[in-house]
Formats: sequence, C-alpha cells, structure tokens
Amino acid sequence: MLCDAVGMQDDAPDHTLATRRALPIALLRAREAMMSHFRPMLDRHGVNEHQWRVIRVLAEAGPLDASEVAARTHILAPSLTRMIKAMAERGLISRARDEGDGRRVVLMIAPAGADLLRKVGPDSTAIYADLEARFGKDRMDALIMLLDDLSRLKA
Amino acid sequence: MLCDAVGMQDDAPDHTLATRRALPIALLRAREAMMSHFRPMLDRHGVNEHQWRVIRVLAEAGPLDASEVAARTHILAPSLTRMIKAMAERGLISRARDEGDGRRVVLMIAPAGADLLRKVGPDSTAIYADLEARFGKDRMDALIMLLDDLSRLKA
DNA sequence: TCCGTATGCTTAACGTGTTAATGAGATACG
DNA sequence: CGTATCTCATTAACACGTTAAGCATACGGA
Repeated sequence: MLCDAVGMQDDAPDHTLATRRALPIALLRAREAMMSHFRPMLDRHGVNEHQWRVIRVLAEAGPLDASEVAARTHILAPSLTRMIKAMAERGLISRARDEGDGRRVVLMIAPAGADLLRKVGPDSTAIYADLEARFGKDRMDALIMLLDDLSRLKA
Repeated sequence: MLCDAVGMQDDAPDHTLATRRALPIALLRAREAMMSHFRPMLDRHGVNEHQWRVIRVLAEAGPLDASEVAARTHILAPSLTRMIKAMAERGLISRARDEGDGRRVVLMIAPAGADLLRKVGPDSTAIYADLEARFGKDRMDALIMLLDDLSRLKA
C-alpha cells in the first residue's frame, strides 16, 4: 500500500519500519503524561510549568544570574528573557545588574513569588509523592538513572 | 540564605527541597539529548523533527486522516493544521477531503516526501542504531517500558 | 424532515523552542 | 592604552504547544 501510494520500488530498501525511533516518542509521551498531572494545579495558581521551574530554582539556590537559571531550568536564554519581563511585571521575581560584571543580570524571588512558593510547593509535593507511590519509588529511581545516563550520551 | 532572600519564617515548612520533581526535568533533558543527535541530520535534509514524524507515520500506515496523524505523532491538531499547509506547499504531503465524511482531511505522502523518506530513512536508522548500541539494547528496552508505564498513570 | 448535539478541522491568541544577529560589557594581547 | 575577541543578554523571526472559539459536516431523536 505504501509502495503504491508513494511510488517506491518494491526492491528498494524500506527504512520506514526499521526507523522506529520509539524512544523519542516515548519520551515525549511520558513527559506529556507527567505534566498533565501538574498542569491543572499550576493553572489554578496562575503559573505555567516554566515559570514554576524558574521560581523553584531561585528558591533552592538563592539569587542567580540568568545564565545559571537557564542552565538549571533547561530554558533557553531567549525564552528566559521573555519570561523574566513577564514575571517581573507580575512581581514574581526581581532583576538587578550584577555589580562587578555589567553583562550579567541577577534574578531573585520577589514577594509575590514567595507567596506562590508557599501556595504551590505543598501541592506540587503532594502530586509528586502520589505519582511516586503509584509508580513505585524503586522504578522511579531506576527510570531517572536511565534517563540521566541517556542524557550523557554525547554525539 | 533562601529564607533571608524571600522572607520565609524559619519554622515554616520548606517545600523547596522535597519538591525536587527531578523526573520532569530528567525527561526534558533526555529528550533534548536524544534530539541533539538527530537534529543536525534532519537540518541537512531541510526538515524539522515534527515534519519528519508526520512523514514517517504516513509512510508506515499509508493515507490517514488528520486526527489519526495527530494522535500517532503526538502533535496537537492546531499545530498539525499549520504544518500541513507548509508541508503541502513543499510537496512533501498531499491532502484530500474524505469521501463519505466531509469533515475529515486525508493526508498522504507526496513525491517530495517519498524522496525525503529515501534520503532521511537510512541516516535516521543509523543514528538510532548507534545510540542503541552505545546505550545497550536491554537498557533501551527497559527504559522504553518504564516510560510507557509512566505514560499510563492517569490522573 | 428538522433541529440540537457531537465531531473534525481550522483559526486566533499567547507563550515557549530554536536559530541567528545585535548590542553592551569584559578580557586578552599587542 | 587600544583594539580584537569573547561572553552575556537581548531582539528578531519563524515554528510548535496550548487553550479557546468558530465553522462545516455528521449524527440522532422528535
């Protein structure tokens, strides 16, 4: 059927079956499934997943420059620049030029961000604990280890 | 330091450490790492990851309506609509109204898409095989199984 | 048959991913 | 010094994610 549809020769090698690439799709689906558990709660608090990651990182590490935040949250610099503007306007974070290196922008949690942290933190913890309990802590740990190893496979 | 920065009480529960949520980040990083292996090759062929997924699905299953393609590629319908327009203009796919159900749009591979399939398929297969060899087929299978199980954890 | 509902796709609006280019500040070297 | 280069952040441009709304078609009950 495929060969008729696209006019391939029957003797030509058919890479479409071997090229399963199941892993990228599985990663995509797993991530979507994970976030579907958190998104409704984050929506209720008026933040999206990315903003919440930024706030969490700043809460755990204290004031950081934008590059560090980008690296730890896995958000690209251009995206972070846009988010900083919106989040600063909402009073979630504040920004200041680094003394000593005028290129750097230092970010820290602002009052509204601290409020959000107190409200979202417990909910987030509860959801994660529930997922871990249902999936199994040992399997969760094994999965995270495999994922980390996979991430280290550099081209 | 954190407490000073955001004005939290010392006796208040600190959810920031328990709220590690390492798994969503690990999934994100693993996916980025995976795609970093494929992206340069896809770029050379003039397609992005999403377009390639659409072509692969159509190659494997033959003509499909847009909903089916969206489900199998994990691309949302609005995104797919945009992609269809661009891909049809490039001659990668063609679209036609479904006989019998005027709502449905049937997609199939067009000549340029078949060419692309023949060019990209082998490269994609080679990259995947290399990754599987370096990571280990058994661990790859275990990872995919864990990811699928995780995806099935419905809220 | 008619009308209300459901379905499939499209459009719109806003946000992030991604790449490339730009601007401002730091650093190294002559 | 002063210039070339590097780094960090920003901007721009285009693509997809996400949600909600709109539109055409199909379906089902009165």
